[in-house]
Amino acid sequence: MRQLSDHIRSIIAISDSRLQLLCDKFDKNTFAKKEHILQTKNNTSEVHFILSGCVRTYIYDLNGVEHNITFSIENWWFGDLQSFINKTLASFNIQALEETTVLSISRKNWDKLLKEIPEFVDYTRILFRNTMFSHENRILQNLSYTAEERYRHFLQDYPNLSQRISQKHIASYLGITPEFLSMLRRKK
Amino acid sequence: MRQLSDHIRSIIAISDSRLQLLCDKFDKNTFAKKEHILQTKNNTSEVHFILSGCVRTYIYDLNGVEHNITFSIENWWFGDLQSFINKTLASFNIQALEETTVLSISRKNWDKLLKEIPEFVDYTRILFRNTMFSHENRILQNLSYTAEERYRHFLQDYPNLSQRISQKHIASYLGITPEFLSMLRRKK
DNA sequence: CAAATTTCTTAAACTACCTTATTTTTTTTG
DNA sequence: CAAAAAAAATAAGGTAGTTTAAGAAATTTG
Repeated sequence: MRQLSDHIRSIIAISDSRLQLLCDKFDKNTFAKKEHILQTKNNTSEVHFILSGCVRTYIYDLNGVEHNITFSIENWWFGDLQSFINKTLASFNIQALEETTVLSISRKNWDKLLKEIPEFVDYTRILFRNTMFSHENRILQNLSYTAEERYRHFLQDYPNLSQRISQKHIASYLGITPEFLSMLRRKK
Repeated sequence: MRQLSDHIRSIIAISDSRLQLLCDKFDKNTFAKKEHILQTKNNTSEVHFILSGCVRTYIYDLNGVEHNITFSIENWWFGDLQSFINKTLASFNIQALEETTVLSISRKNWDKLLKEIPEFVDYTRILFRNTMFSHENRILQNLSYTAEERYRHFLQDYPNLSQRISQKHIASYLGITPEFLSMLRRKK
């Protein structure tokens, strides 16, 4: 639980005892490489905090083509928040790209924490806000950069990610074909 | 203030007296067509709720090209939230596309409301969450749809907006040139 | 309401990125 | 560690979207 505690305290102040109460609501789970953690049209009963490993969140478009929306690694949260919060069926798929160990929290416990621990309300509010801002920036980048520029930014912004994730998946995240990414890489 | 009250009550429950307290913190302002409400590198001291009119939020990319990020109309909030919340300099420009009347709230009053009125905390939390979800969906659409599909979706999702806003601005929002949008429109 | 300005349209040449197909390299699995 | 499977590279031909430029239509302004 140390990793989660540290992450929470990097964002808000909270006493040891309340932090303990908070952490007690999480369960440790491990997913094998390639295992699906969530698939569309299922209920999203949990969200997860990664202790180790890496997952991708993706959708299928109308032509059945996969598109990676985000990658998540150590000390990041992931889950279909939209469906978790609104109690709707999942619209995302989530798959482990490596063996991945997480701390999971159920919606029941999530709601309990929101009621019982005001610091958790602050914590999640700030998390969501930051997510909103990073989404905003991604929209910006998609509007104003070419594929090549987006790739260079990706390398700069996530140098460790680009080592761990296959080009196929990076291409999908950038919105281009693996073949075109391969060509960009050769150029330089 | 009726419009703002209605909007707040469509999202959370709040007593008449506290709603009154809340609304008292806003000031009415009017901006002329083409007037800039915010420009990059200024301080974002306020965010706004639109009573009437329409604004666009945009950036310049590295080549000096404008890109529209969002349009906002009646009963929507707008502002550079990122800079408002984090007290950093604005990274967005905001311009009125029509004569626009708004209710504005200063950061000082915003912070006061967060402290004094718990319902306001809930209200803004839900607003931010919804913004996050709609950003998520926009990223999705940019990844999986062609320009033509994005245009059709725009027409469907915002039928009244497409009447009020010039094609030039719509093209910029969709991430294409006005010439190409014009060509798409001719096709059907 | 005429002149000036901005927006929209059209069209041809061009480029970024896609498709398809084949080969090579890397990773996974029994 | 060999066989099978998946990922990456290469290349040719195709298409979605851009650029440039010029004229037509609409809007703004004096």
